[in-house]
Amino acid sequence: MTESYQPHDIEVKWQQKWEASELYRSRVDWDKPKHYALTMLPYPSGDLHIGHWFAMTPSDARARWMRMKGYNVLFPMGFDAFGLPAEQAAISRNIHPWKWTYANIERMREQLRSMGAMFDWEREAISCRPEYYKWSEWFFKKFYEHGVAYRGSALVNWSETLQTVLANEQVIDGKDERTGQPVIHKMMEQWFFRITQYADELLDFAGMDWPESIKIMQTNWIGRSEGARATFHTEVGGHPIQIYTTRPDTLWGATFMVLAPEHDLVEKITTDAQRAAVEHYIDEIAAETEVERMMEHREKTGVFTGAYAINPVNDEKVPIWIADYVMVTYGTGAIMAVPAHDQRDFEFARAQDLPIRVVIQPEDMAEPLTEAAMTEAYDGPGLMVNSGAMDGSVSSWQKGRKNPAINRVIDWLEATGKGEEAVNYRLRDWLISRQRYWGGPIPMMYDGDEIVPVPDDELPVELPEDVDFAPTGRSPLTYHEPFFKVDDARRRETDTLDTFMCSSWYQLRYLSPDCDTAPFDADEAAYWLPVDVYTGGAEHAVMHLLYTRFFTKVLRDIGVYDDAAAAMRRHGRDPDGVFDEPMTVLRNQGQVLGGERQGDFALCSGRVVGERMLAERVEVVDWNQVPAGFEGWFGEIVHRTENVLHLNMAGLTQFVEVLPEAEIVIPHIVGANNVNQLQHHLDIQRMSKSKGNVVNPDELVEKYGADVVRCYLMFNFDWQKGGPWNENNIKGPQGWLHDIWEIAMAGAPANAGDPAAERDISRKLHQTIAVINRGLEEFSFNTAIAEQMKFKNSLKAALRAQAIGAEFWRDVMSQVIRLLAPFAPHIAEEMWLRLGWDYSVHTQPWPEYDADLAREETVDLVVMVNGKPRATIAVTVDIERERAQELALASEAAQRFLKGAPPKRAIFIPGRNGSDPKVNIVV
RNA sequence: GCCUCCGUAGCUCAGGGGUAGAGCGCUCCCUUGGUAAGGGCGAGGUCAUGAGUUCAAAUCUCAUCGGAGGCUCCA
Repeated sequence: MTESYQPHDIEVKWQQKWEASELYRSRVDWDKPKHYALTMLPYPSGDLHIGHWFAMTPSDARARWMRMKGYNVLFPMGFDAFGLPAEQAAISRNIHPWKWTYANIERMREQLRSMGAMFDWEREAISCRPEYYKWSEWFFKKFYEHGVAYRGSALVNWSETLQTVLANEQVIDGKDERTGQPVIHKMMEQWFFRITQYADELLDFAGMDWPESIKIMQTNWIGRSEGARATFHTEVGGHPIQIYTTRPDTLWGATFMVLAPEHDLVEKITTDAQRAAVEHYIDEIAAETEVERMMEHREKTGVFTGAYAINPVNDEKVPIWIADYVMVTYGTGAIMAVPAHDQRDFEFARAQDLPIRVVIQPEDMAEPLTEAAMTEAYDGPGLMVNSGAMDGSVSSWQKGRKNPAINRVIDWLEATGKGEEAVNYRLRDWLISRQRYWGGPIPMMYDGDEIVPVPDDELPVELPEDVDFAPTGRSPLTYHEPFFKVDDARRRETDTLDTFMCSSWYQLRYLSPDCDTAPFDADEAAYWLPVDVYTGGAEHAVMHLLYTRFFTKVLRDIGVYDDAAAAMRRHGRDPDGVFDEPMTVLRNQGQVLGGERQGDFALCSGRVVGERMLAERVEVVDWNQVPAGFEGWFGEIVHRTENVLHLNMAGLTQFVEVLPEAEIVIPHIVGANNVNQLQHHLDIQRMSKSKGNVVNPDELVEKYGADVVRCYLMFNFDWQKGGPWNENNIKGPQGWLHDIWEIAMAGAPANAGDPAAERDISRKLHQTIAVINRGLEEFSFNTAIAEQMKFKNSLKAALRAQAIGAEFWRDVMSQVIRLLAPFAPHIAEEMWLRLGWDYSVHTQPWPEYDADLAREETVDLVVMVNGKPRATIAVTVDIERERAQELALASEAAQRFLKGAPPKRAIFIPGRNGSDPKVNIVV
C-alpha cells in the first residue's frame, strides 16, 4: 500500500527549504536571457482574499514555466501601503497607521508564502517606508524642477466624506470610486502633474501587447478631438470669449453662446438687470453634487446674462447664456451654440425659445430642413448653407480636416485671423495632492507666497509619528506644529501624495529596494527593464496603468534612465525604446464572483396583519420539510432587509416582519439565534463581506492544500474572464493530483512494456506538451491543466493494461512531474525527490516538444457524401489526394449513395493539425 | 446613446469551414482492508435565433435577441 497524498506534510516543508536554499533569488546574469514578470502589488488591507490568489498564482505558474525554459526570471512582490483605510482605522480604532499597516503586511506576507509562489522576498518594496517614499519625494522634486509638477488653481473633485480632493480618474459617475460617496466641484489650489503634455504620446500603443479593451479605455479617457478655436467678443466691453468646436463648419449657425456657470467672465459681463437671476442660478448649481448634475434626461436649465457677443464669422449679435450643460472643465468652458446641428443646443434652444438656424442642408432628404419642422438636431452630412462665402461646401461624416467643409473653414479662419485649427483633450492634468496624513509627504515649503523645495539632502521629509488622530476631518499634519513649522518664515506643505504616485514606479524599486543613493540601481535596471509581462485587474485601466505609462515617459525625458542606458550599452544591449513604456505585455485577469446560495427554508408563525405576517417564531428546517398541520407561512427566504423576510411561498412572495422578541431557531447554528443569521438567497455577484459570500483562502489551503487551490483556480475559470465560485468543482483538480501521486508512488511497473502502447503514450505526451506550452503562452491556464488531466487518464489506462515498462515509465514520469511543476510546485518537488532525482524540480529544463513524436501515424479518412460523414477508412497520415479519393469512391458507403453513377465531384481535404483527412463526394 | 467582448452538455470552460470535446455533476454497476474514498459502464448538445457565402457553417458575413464591461451633456 502506498502512502497517500498529504499536502500539509509537504507544502510547508518545501516552502521552508526553497527559502533556505534561496531557490527564488533572482540575480543579474548577463549570460542568460531575462524575464521580468510582475503582478500588481496588493494593498495591505489585512487579509489576502481569493482574488489575490486568482491574480497571483497563475502568474506564478507562468513565471515558473519561463524559468524552466531557461530564462532568468524576476518575480517580485511588495505592498502599496499608503492609503485611507489605515488612516480611518487610526481615527475609529485609535491604532496608528504604521502599526495597522505593518501588522497587516506581516500577516499578508505569511499568507502570500502559503501560495508557494516564487516571489523573491529579498526584493520586497513597501511604499510607506521612508526608504521608499524618499524617492517618491525625490521624483516629485525632479518633476517640479522640470515643470512637470506645478501648483495651480482648478476646479477639483472634493469629497466631503473623505475630506480630501480626488483625481478625475478616481471619480466615477460623480462619486468617489472607493466609497461611492458623492463629490462636489470646488475651486482649490492644488499640486498637479502635467500628464496632458503627454496626451499624444499616451495615445500611441505601438509595440505594446496590451488588451484591446484597455487601449480603448485609455484612448477614450484621453479623449482627443480635432476642430478649431475661435474667439467671440462681447458687444459691450469687447471681452474675448474663446470657444472650441469640432464643427467649425457650423459656425454660421450659432444663434447664442453658453458659458459654464463657473466661467471667469460671467461676473464681468452680466448686466445689472440679470445679475440677481444669474447669481441665483450659480448658487443653485454650486449646491448640487456631481451626481445630480449628471442625471440623465435632465431638463436643460440656464439663465440669460443680458450680454451679447459678436460672431466673428458673420458679425451677428448673439445672446450669451449660462447653463450647467456646459462644463467648465472641458474645452474652454464656453461654447457657440448651434441648435440646428447639436442635440444639446437644440434641446436648450427649444426649452428657452431661442432661434434655430439650419446651416448644413442634407442632399438626399425629401423635404429640406427647416427650423419649424425640426424635432431634433441634424448632425449628418450635407451642404453648407446660410454661411456666406462658404455656402456649397460639402460637409461629410468625416471628422477634422478630413471633412472638406471643416477643412475649408479652418483655412479660412486662419487666413482671416478669426480662429485656428485646434486639438482638444478630455484628459485633465493629474491632481496629485491629498489632504490626508497617510501618504508620502510633498517635499515643498512655503516662504510667504514663495514655493521652496526641500533640499535633496533633507529628504525624505518624514511623516511624524506622534500625531493626534482626532476625528476633526482634517489631516493631523495641519495641526502638528513641529511638522508644518519649519522655522519662523517657512511653513511645510501638509498635503501628501496620491498613492497612485507611489505605485507608478514600484516596478523600479523592486530592482534594488535597498539602494539609498538612487531610486533604483542602474545596472539592475539595464538588465531587467522593461517589465516583460504584467498581470492585474482591468479596473486600473485609466488610473494606475495610465499613470505608470506617463511616469515612465517623464523619467525618460528628465534623464533618470541615462545611467541605465549607459550600462546597457556597456553590455551590448541597445537601450533605444526600452524606457518608453513600463510594461511590454499586459494581461488582465477576470474576477472570481461569489457563488449562488440557496436561502434558508423557514417556517414562520405569528399574526397576519393586512398583507404581511408579524412573526413571533421563525424556524429554519430542511428543504420543504413542513410538518403536517403547520399553519403558518413557509418557504425559501429570497431576500431579507433588516427584520423583514421575503418568503417565496410556492412562487408567491410574502413579507414576514420578524418581531424584536421573536424566537429564531436555526438548527445548524448553536446557541441563541437572531434574525441577522437567517440566510437569504444569493445570486452570483461580487464577493463582499456584507453579502457574506467571501471565500477565505486560508481555510481552503487548510482543507485541500495550496497546490489543489492553485490548480482549481487555474482550471475552473477562464483566467481572463473569471466567474462564479463553486467549491464543488475543486474535486476535479484534487482527484487529478491524487491520481498523479498514486501513479508516482506505485513505482515503476514490474512488467515489460508494449512498444506500440509506449509509442502511443509518448505521442500523447508530446501532444500534451504542445497544448501546455500554448496554454501558458496565452494565459489559458484551464486548457493547460485539462490537457494534463487527459494525459493522466491515458497513462493510467496504459498502466492498468500493463503496457508500460519500467524504463519508459521513469522517462514519462520525469516529464510529467516537470510539466506539473509550474502549476503545483510542492507536490511536484516531493514526487521529484521521491523518484530519486536531484533538487530541485524547479531548476530542471522544461520538457522539449518533439513534433515528430507527436505526429499521428494512421488516421481515419472520413468519407462524406454531400457534406455528411458516412464512413471512415484507416489510412496513413501522409495519404495523397488521388489515393484518398480512390479509396473513398470505392467505399461501400459511397457506392450506396452513388449507385454506380459517377460523382459530380470529389473534394479531398488533407488532415492538418490533428484533424482527420476527408473526402467529400457530391452526388 | 456609443464602444468592446461574449452566447457550445446541468455547471465551469476548450475548440473553431470538414465525425461535437474536457473536468465537475448526473444514471447504473463493482469495490467496502486505500473509505469524509476507489474503480467501471453510460446518458446528456439543432453549438442563442434568422438569413447569406460555400461542395460543406457551431466555425466566415449580416441582422435580431440575450449577457458582461467601459464611456457618456466631451461642444
